[in-house]
Amino acid sequence: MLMETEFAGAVQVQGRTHHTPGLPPATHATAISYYAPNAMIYAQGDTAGPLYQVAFGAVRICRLTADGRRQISAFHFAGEVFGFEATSEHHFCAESIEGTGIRVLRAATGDGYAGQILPLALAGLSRAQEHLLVLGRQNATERLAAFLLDLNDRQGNHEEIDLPMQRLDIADYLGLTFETVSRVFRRLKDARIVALPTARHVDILDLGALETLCE
Amino acid sequence: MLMETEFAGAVQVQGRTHHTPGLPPATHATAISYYAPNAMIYAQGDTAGPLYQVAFGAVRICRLTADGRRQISAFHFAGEVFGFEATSEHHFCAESIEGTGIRVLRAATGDGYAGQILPLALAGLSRAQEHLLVLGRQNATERLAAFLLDLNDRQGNHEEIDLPMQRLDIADYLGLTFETVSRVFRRLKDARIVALPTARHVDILDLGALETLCE
DNA sequence: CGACCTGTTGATTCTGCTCAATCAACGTGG
DNA sequence: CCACGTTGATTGAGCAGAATCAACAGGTCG
Repeated sequence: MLMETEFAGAVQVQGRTHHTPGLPPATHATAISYYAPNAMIYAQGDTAGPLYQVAFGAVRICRLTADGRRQISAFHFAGEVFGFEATSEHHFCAESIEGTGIRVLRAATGDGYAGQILPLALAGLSRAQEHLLVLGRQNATERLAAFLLDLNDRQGNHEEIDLPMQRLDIADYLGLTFETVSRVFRRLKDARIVALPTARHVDILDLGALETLCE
Repeated sequence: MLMETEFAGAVQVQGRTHHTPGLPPATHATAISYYAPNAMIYAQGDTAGPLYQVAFGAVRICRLTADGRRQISAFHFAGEVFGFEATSEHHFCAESIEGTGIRVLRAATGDGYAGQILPLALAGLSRAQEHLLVLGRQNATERLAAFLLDLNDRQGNHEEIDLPMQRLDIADYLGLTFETVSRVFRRLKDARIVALPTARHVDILDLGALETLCE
C-alpha cells in the first residue's frame, strides 16, 4: 500500500488536512517527512523536543542494552503521536518499520499546549502500564494473544490483522525470541484460533478463545 | 519509624508545610490521611480524579489478573505523586505498604494545572518504559540489581537501603516469584556484593559490581 | 505457648531459550 | 532463464533458568 523508495533519511511530502485520531485539536496539517523502511527517526541520546505523528506506516520505539538485547516499548500506527520525554534527551529510539510518513507537531516545551499533550502522555502511560502486566506475569501464549487483540482493536476490530512488523519485532515487544513467537503462532493455528494466510496477515477465527487466553 | 496503629481506612492528620521533592509549585499543604499497613487507597475500577502525594511511608500500585496473578507497576515513597489515569477509571489499585500518610493534591481535571501535572506524568511514563526493559529482557539477577540501584538512588545514594516491602512485593514488581527473589539475594550476599543485616535492610558493598550486573 | 506470617532453602518440573537445520520468497547478475 | 546469496520464517533437539512444590526456621502476636 505504500511507496517503497529508497532513502536513508527523510524527505518532505505534501501534507494533507484531514483530522486523524489522536491529533490534538487546533493542530494544522504540516509537511510529512517520508522514512524508508527501518530508518531512524530519532536515536537514543538525541535531544528531545518535538512530538511526532504517524501519517501512514508504522513506527517502533525501542531501546538496546549494551550486550545487544532489544526491548520494543511500543508500536505506533497512523494517527498516533509519539516522542514524549521526561528529560531533554531521548531514552529510546524511534524507527520506521515500513515506509512511513511522519508529521512533526511542535516543540513539546510550550506550556500553553500542556493541556493538549497531557491526555496523550497519560494514554501512553496507561498503555505502558498495561504492557508491564503482560511482560511481568503472562506466558508466551498469553502475550501473543494480548498482542493480537490489541492490534485487532487498533485496526478496527475486523478480525483481520495486518502485521507490518516482522517476527523479531514482535518478539522484542513481547519479551520473547522470534522462534517462540513462531511456535506460538503455530499453536494458535493448530487450535483453529487464528489463520495465517501469509506470515504478515492474521485472521482471527475464534475471538472468544483469544480473549480467554489473556483473561 | 512509623506509627503502626490499626485503622482499616484513613484518618485525618495535621499536614506540614515543607516542600518535598516532586511536589508541584504553588501547592499548599493539605491534611494528611493516615493509612495503616496494607490499606487500600483506591481500587481497580474506582473513579479516578485527584492526585495523591506520599507524605511518609510507601505505596504500591498494582493490578490483579482474574486468576490471581499480581503485577506491581510501581512503588512510591515520600514526596512522590501518583494516581494519574488516562480515563475516568483507575486501571490499577494503590495500597499502603507500611503505615503511610497521603496528601490529596487536587482534581486532575483542571486544565490550568496541566502544565504542572505533565512533567510528573512524563516522569511516570519514563519510569514505566524503563521497567519494560527490565521485565522484557533481563534475568532474575539483573532485575534485582536494577531494583536495588533504583532504590539506592531514591533513598539518597547512601548505599544502605531500607526495604519497606516484603519479598512477595519485590517479586510481583520484578515479575519473579518470592523464592527466586530470596535466592538472588543469597547469591548477591555470597558474592559479597550486598550484605543483609536484616531481611528488610540492604547494605551495598560493591556498587560497581551491582551496576555492572544490569549493564 | 501455639498459630501465623515471612523468609530461606532444597528437589523437581517445565517453559522458553539456544543452537541449528530447513524452507520459501525475493533480488541480482551472469 | 537459472544459479546464487540474502532475509524472514518455521521447526527440531537439548539445555538452562525460573517456577512449583515442599519443608523448615525465626519472629511476632494473640
